Amino acid sequence: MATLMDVARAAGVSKATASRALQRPELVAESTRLRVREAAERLGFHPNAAARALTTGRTGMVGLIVPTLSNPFFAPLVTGAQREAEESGHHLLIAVSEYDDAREAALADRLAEQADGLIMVTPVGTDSALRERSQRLPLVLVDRQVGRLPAVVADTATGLTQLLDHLLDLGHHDIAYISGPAGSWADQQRRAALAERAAQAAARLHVLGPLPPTFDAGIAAARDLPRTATAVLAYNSYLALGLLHGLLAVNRRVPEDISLAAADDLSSLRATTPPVTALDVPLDEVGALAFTRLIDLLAGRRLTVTSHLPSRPVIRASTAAPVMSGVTAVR
Amino acid sequence: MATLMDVARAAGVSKATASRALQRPELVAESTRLRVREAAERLGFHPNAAARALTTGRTGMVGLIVPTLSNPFFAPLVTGAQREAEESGHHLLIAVSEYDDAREAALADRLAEQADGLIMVTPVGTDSALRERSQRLPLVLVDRQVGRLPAVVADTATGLTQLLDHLLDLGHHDIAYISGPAGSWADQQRRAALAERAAQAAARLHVLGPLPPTFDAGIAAARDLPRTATAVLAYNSYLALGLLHGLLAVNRRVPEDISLAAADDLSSLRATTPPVTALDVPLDEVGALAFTRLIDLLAGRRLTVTSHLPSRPVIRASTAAPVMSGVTAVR
DNA sequence: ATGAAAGCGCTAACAA
DNA sequence: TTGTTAGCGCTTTCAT
Repeated sequence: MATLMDVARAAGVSKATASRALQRPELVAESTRLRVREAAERLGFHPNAAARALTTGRTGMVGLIVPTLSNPFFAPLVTGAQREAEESGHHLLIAVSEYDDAREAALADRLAEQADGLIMVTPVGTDSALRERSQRLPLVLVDRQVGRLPAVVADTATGLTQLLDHLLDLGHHDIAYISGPAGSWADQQRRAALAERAAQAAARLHVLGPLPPTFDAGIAAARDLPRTATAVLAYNSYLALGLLHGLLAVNRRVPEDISLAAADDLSSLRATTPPVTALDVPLDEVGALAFTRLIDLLAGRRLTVTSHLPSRPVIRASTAAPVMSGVTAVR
Repeated sequence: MATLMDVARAAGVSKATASRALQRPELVAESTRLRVREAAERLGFHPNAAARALTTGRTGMVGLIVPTLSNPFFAPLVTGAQREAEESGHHLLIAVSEYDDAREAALADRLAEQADGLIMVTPVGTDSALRERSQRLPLVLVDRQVGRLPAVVADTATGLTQLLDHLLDLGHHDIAYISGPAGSWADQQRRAALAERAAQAAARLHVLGPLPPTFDAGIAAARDLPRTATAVLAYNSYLALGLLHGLLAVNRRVPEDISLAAADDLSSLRATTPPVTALDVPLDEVGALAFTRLIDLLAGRRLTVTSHLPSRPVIRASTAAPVMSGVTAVR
């Protein structure tokens, strides 16, 4: 590997000048700059990252902790962050916490040693741990708000109320919400927003759960649904897929007998029979924004505290007006 | 941040001894070792990764390049590799090539600067580029074989022939294979294995494609299926999901009119109506093994050239015996 | 078993 | 505008 010294020698300048020509070209005469660059090119010079990190105190790496990659929900988040990372010449260190608090803490500690900053998607776990970590290291939270810590959240709570509005417009007034993981920040937000909206509209809202956000839990939930409910909102796509299956198993047709909608929008939701009404969440933007916010933090800027990104209902065939049922039909 | 010097001072020894006590305990007297360790603990000492990388020439990081994260197919691969990485005290640098050759090359170059070695999942792209890269940097290939380069492959070709056998056993003898992306190594393997097996069994095999491995391509493929085929094998789950949908649209019922099976096994395949017969691929093991093989490489060991991991058919309701059709039924 | 000292490759004062 | 010099924190000879 060619070192800076080699380049300097080849260009007939000192190490310092070579370094400047490459990193801070404005500090160097045009002719030398060209000479140095040419030499660097010719020798295939790449600055040694470790050496640079040692002198500057910056590694050029950013850690990203996600709960899982198996839920394709997180893929666009990672991809979005990655895209920004590349553009700003950073590397992304990705770690998977598997929804495990202890693991997450350990990973964060390890990453903190290597990275300039951290992006954490941490739906569960305590606030205080995050507060403390934020003291020691630039930190951006995703889909979670803790005090005034910098955060980027996809506004699925508002999105869900829009989905609720859609159901209300169709004529539903007895609706179930299948809630997500116990202790989930996002779920609490969603539940609260839905409860408020339902109260305003004088509609009945059953809350089931908390439930693990899985296909199987959805199947089980289908059996526990109050018989009066004519529509159901699910915390996420997996629960919705399970519900779709489970409802079929207990002979309730979607949307004839019951309408179904979900909070995030996995691509498979459009491939089901019927396709499921859902909430499109701009996860790639969330990831990208979280990254740029972190860069801002690293640069000492500190703008908005929490950025909200809107989510958007996508109406499909799984939601329809309720059919007049039993008592009502007799009237 | 406490440095090694701080620890040495606190323990009343030299930097060298402190370093040894921490990294090569066997070279140090028990009593000093304890003293140093205690001091390190007390000061919360963490060795500076950059400094260590600078002296040792090792970064402790391994790069992993995958084509995408949006296909949940790759998630277990990443998770498996990650798990091994943690265990051996390495970090994983993940990069997404988005099936783009140029991008992949650029990412690999960048990672090569930071990482001790590279794991590449690179279904398309030229062999020579990989050969060359392998000269410069320890490299393990996943799901692809190039000459004698170290590789870990999930044996989906054999798995698919087992799926084919299953169809033959059911009585099918006119079968379509919907092939995957143009130039895909895995697809070539699968096609060849299927063709050979079909020939042995004197069965008819139609090959459609190459096709992008997407839901939409599956829908389209359903229309182009030869009418004589009583069963169809798909390159992956997305194509299978699309086929399932598309077949319904052209009024062919699964499995009554046509059987359907796919080469990988996304969880959503068990949630469809009917659930789809598929191939369970141990991706997490593939990822983990690729990582340990890379560690072996880094340690100068070089054992088997390519490791094959078996995949396993999972029979579900989408495959059944063909119904006697037209001519045959009349006999 | 321990210490002294060199050096990994780079950047950043400071001088010139 | 350019060069000299001093580290950054660690590991590793080479002595002792």
